[in-house]
This record gives sequence, structure tokens and C-alpha cells, in this order.
Amino acid sequence: MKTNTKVDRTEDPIAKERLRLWLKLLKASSLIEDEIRRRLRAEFKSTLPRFDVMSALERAPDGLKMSEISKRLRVSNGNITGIVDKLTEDGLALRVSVPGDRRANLTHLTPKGQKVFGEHAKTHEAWINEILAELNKDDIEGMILRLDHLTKSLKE
Amino acid sequence: MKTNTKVDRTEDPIAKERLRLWLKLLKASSLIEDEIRRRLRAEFKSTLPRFDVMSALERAPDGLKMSEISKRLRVSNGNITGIVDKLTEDGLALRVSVPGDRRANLTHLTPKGQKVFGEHAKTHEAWINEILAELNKDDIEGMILRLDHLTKSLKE
DNA sequence: GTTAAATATTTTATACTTGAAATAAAAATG
DNA sequence: CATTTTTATTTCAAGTATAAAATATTTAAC
Repeated sequence: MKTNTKVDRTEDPIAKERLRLWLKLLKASSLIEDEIRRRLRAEFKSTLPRFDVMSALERAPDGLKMSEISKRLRVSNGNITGIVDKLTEDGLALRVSVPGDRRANLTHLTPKGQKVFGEHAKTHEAWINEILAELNKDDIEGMILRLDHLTKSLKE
Repeated sequence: MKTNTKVDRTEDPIAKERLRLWLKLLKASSLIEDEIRRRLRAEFKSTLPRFDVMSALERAPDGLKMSEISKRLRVSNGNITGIVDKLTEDGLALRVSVPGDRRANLTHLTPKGQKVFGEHAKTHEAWINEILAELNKDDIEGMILRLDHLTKSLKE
């Protein structure tokens, strides 16, 4: 009996390419993310998680439940508790209890929080524009199309 | 005197597209990364930082200095201290002192570490192949080209 | 050859992150 | 309406991450 080593050892040659792509995707993403974290710290003494939470709150004028924030940012509930605690200590956010439900509360940005986030968001957009300056319209559209395709497939 | 509001208010319309691209890049990258972390925990009771450190060590048969690991993975020195401590406790890595320099040491994978990492790496590649299965060769090559371009420009 | 500067690593303080357990309250079930 | 289940949030233990300070050692400069 002859073992078919040819078939047994067959490896999808595209598998290595997918791995290569993932490593490059991760690297590019990490480089940009690290740079944004560095600038948030240096310029605003803030952090990316704080920026992300404020960003979610800013788009929800009626406030968000803790669970809604963690769902939108895809992070754990316990994590959000700590970040909102800190934002609250700094006078940037506020927990408002929900009349009909004593378990839940709606977190809002304070006026100060809105003002601060407005400045941060504007600067953040300028940073991204600067960091991605080398990419022209075709590069951008090409990548967006493929990333949309990828993200859609990830949500099987 | 007439203020030229037309010029003052001009915004690079491509800036918004760059921001959109960044958010999509971050989202795709985070989704994949979270899935890999989840599987490493569930299948191997391990973590991505441990995998990354072992991966770096595996490619360096003569061992790596702590500073060299942190440089390659682009994380802080203190961080590597803790991760190598844990790998050492688990018998996967080993610090070997350098004869000529009492400050430094070379970290190696132990034989057990090599064996364990070999299994993890093989499975990891299969996971990526599965997660990115929807991307065909053209998608992959298109993204790799653009990511290379982007990464090169990030290292100004 | 002693002082100064540079290098290698660890320690510390602070923050983020998760999954799981704990608390509490509301809704559903019988 | 009492019991169970679900929902909302917080607390906890463990791991990850950084910048900055502390240690220790080596190299360079004078």
C-alpha cells in the first residue's frame, strides 16, 4: 500500500500569503494606533480608551447605558465601568439614573466633556490626515473596499 | 476689508476619507486580533504577547537580549521583563547570562518552549487561513501592496 | 585611573483589559 | 404572588502596557 505523500503534504500556498497579509495589517494598524496613543498622552494627557468612550457618548445626546457603550466599543462591561469612573472624576462625564429602572444608568458627556472632546476630535482628525498623507484617493478607496469585504466576511 | 471665508473654511475633502479608512483598518485589525486572543486563551490557555515573544525567540537560535525583544516587538522593556518571567516560570524560556557583560542576558526558548511554540504557530497559521478565507489572491496582493506603501510612509 | 556618559535591565506607579463572580433589580413563569 | 430567569452593572484576580525612576555595569573622556 502506497501512502500518497503528495496529497498528504499539500498545503494551500495561499495560506502563507494570508498570514503575511495579517502580519502586515497588524503592523500598520499598531504603528498608527501607537502614534495616536502617544500623541493623546503628550498633547492632551489622555488615552485612546477615554477618547473612544467620549466619542461614543458624543454621538448619543440622550446618553448611553454602560452595556451599550461596551457593546459599541466591543470591550467588556467591567472595563467601561473603570473608564467612565475616571471620566466622571475629571468632570467630563456623568451618570444619570433611569427613572423606571434602578439597575441602569445613562452616561452623558458634561458640557465640559463636550468641549474637551470637540477639541480632541478635531485634532485627532488632523493627525490621521497627516499620518496617512501619503495615501492618495485611489489607495484609500482601494483599501476601504477590501477592508469592507474583509470585515463583512469576519461577521460570518 | 473682506475676509475670504471661502479659503478659510476650505477643508481637504480627502481628510474625512483618510479618517474613514483608519477607522475601518482599526476595526478589521481589532476583530481579527480579538479572535486570535480568544482562541489562544481557549485552546492553549495562552496569550498574544506570550505568542509574540516566543515567536521572536524561535527565530533567534542564539537567544535575544531583553532590549532586542522589546525593540522587535515595539513594546517597552519593563513589559518584556514580566512576560519572560512568566515564560520562564512555565519552563518555556530561559535567561542565559552573557560571559563578557554582567548587565545583559540572552533569553532562549527551552526545548519544551520550542515544542509548544511549534504547535501554537502551526495552529495559528491555520486560524488565520480560516479567518481570512474569503480573501482571494487578488484581494491579498492588493492589500499587501497598499499596506507596504503605508507602512513605508509611516517610518518617514 | 577617576569621573562622566551610555547601556541593560528591573522596579514602580498608573492605566487598561478580560472573564468570571457577585449584587441588585426587573421581567417572566407557573 | 412566589420563584426563576434575565438584565445591568460592579467587583475581583490576573495579565498586559507604558513612562519614569532605580540599579548595576560597561565604556568613554579627561
